[in-house]
Amino acid sequence: MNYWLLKSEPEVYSIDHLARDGETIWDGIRNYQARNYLNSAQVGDHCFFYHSSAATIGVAGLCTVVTTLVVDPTQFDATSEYYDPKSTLDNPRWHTVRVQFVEKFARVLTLEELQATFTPDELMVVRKGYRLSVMPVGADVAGRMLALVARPAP
DNA sequence: GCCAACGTTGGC
DNA sequence: GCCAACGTTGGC
Repeated sequence: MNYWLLKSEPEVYSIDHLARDGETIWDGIRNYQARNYLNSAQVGDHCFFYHSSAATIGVAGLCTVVTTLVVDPTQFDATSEYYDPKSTLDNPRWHTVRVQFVEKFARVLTLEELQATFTPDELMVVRKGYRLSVMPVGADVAGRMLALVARPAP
C-alpha cells in the first residue's frame, strides 16, 4: 500500500466536504507530474488530505482510494475551469481517482510541525517552493505523521 | 529546440 | 498583496 498527500484549498473543498459526501472524484488535476502520480495509485492507498491556502495549513484528515483511473469529467465540460479542449472522449488526457472519507483528525497536523519534524528529502511538502498538488509519502514518514497527530498539539 | 514572457501555486 | 519557484506557451 502506498501513501499520498493530496492538496486542496478548504474554501473550495475541505475534509468536511468529503466527510459530508463520503466519496468524491479528485477532479481538476492539470499538472502532468501530479497526474502521473495519481495514475499510479492503487485501490486501498491512503491519502493525507492537506489544506492549502488556509487559516490553518496542514493535514486535516485521511481518505482512501476506492477507484483508480477515473476519467476526470470536468475536462469535457466547456463551462468548467478545468475544461481541456484538447481532450477527446476517445482519448481523455486526464484521469484521476475516486477517494473515500476515512477520518478527520482531531486537530490539523500543521505545516509548521511538518517542517519541524521532516527534512525536505523525507517529505516534499516541506520543500520550499514545491507546489505539486499530489505527492507520494513514504511509509515510514506516513507512520510518523500519524503518530504526531495522535499527540496533543505542541 | 530555445527561451522570454506569462500564468499559477501557495506560503508568508 | 507580495513574491519565489516553478510550469506552460508561443515566436523564432
